[in-house]
Amino acid sequence: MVVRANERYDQAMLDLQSRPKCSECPIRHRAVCARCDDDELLMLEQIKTYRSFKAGDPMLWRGDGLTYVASVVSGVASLGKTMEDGRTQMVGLLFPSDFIGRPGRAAIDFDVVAVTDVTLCCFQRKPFEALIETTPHIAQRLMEMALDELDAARDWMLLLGRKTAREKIATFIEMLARRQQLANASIPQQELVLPLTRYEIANYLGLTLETVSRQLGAMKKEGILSFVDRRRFRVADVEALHAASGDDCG
Amino acid sequence: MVVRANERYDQAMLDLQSRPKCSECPIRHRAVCARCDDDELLMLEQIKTYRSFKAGDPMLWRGDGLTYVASVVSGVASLGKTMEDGRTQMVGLLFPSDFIGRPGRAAIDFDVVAVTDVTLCCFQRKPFEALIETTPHIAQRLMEMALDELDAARDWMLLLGRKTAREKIATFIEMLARRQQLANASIPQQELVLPLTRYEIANYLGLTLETVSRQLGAMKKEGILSFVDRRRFRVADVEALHAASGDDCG
DNA sequence: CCTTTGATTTGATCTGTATCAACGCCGCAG
DNA sequence: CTGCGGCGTTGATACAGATCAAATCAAAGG
Repeated sequence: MVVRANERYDQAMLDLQSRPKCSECPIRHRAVCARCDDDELLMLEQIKTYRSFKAGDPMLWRGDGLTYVASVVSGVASLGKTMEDGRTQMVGLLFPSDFIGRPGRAAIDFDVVAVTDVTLCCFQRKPFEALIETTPHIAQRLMEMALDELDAARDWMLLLGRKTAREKIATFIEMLARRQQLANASIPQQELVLPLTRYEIANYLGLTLETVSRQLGAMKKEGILSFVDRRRFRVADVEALHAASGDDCG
Repeated sequence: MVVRANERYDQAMLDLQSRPKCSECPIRHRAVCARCDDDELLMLEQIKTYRSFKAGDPMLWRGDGLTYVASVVSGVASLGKTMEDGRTQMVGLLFPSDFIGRPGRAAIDFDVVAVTDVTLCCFQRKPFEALIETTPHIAQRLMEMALDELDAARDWMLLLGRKTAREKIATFIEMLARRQQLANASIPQQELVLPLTRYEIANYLGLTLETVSRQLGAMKKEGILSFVDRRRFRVADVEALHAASGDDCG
């Protein structure tokens, strides 16, 4: 699953020490701890543990008791729902800094799966909930993140309910670019990576993998995207991509 | 818009007094104030005002500055998104006790429209936000409601992305029954009301009004639903309805 | 009672995407 | 090098639901 040797090495290091300093954490200023001051960070450091998963590993199953909540430190995870007959729909993608779990609830109503290799910063649920009570900075940030996710979910409802296959793909690529530029320093015209297989993209967009393949092919032929290989590509025509997304403004 | 004379009368009374007692409020135990004790309720009472809208009235437009946040006391409101070319998708339905607005944000990213006649219990945004800081009961309840909405949004993503027209309709009816039985005392086999037109239902389910009409017609013919008139109906076969929804378990 | 108007139903087509079916590419194990 | 298995592409066909077009119904006003 597209992981280079040095990344594997970093991974191993993280696992070994298992509890790196919060102050040096790459998601320090975007995660649930974003608003914490140094004292509060120390409290969090007491109850955190790093945990890592390989690409494809299931992380949590629907209905599981949640013993911990967590922030994604690196990698990408998916939230998915499955119907009895096997149809599935991805209902969210988690990038670094995103949060897993719900204070006050012991279970979740979807499956969480590692899409790439993933490292989590886990907090035991009970102590974390106690910390929320006494630390408004965490509670506030959590609320803010929940509301952001709600906005994102609603944008996705518009996509799923009304957009054409082409618009879905274009919107997806734009979202991906936004998230990946957030993670790295924002280099324009940067090379982007599809962390998902065609099947997973289809699953996220409410399409089939064949349709995804055809639409990506079409955009390549039109010169909107240029592929280095099947996973790595560049947005050659930002304007055209945006026009194809069906979204207004900018 | 299907409102009987006595309801209009109640409405007028509410408008006149404009600030009824919280302790007698029909949504007292389900709304954002659910966990408040008597003292906290008094604080809320200070900053609240009732406000009513007629069916079809726009309540808030996308990007509007929010001067207030509110609970729905009676009636049904919709959250909708619109694309440049006019395609629209409903991204939420608000029933009594549901909350409008986001503490910490001055704007919302969708339109809110009264579907039936609606009465809101409005709080000025600034004082309400101040109250949140000092009243954990409100902040906690708000968080809980946001997370519930997030769960509902994700269920709807599965519906929009993967369910057939028939499954969508069945799921919608089940949801409606659940919400309406919550509001009134739970009388089984109760007569239910479609608060939405065929067009609005279609808009909510990512379908067209013709498809909605055909599917409702089919379920009537199959004896799953029996209609009194175009808006009022009864679920004649709860089992069959559930089987048609595509959802698992009991 | 008649007219108007908007909501709903019903019917006839059209089309975007799913579905079914092969085939190609590429990394990996033997 | 070779065969194998997982992805990805490409083509042919089918179909659910959209679209276009009337016809029907029902409440509201004159």
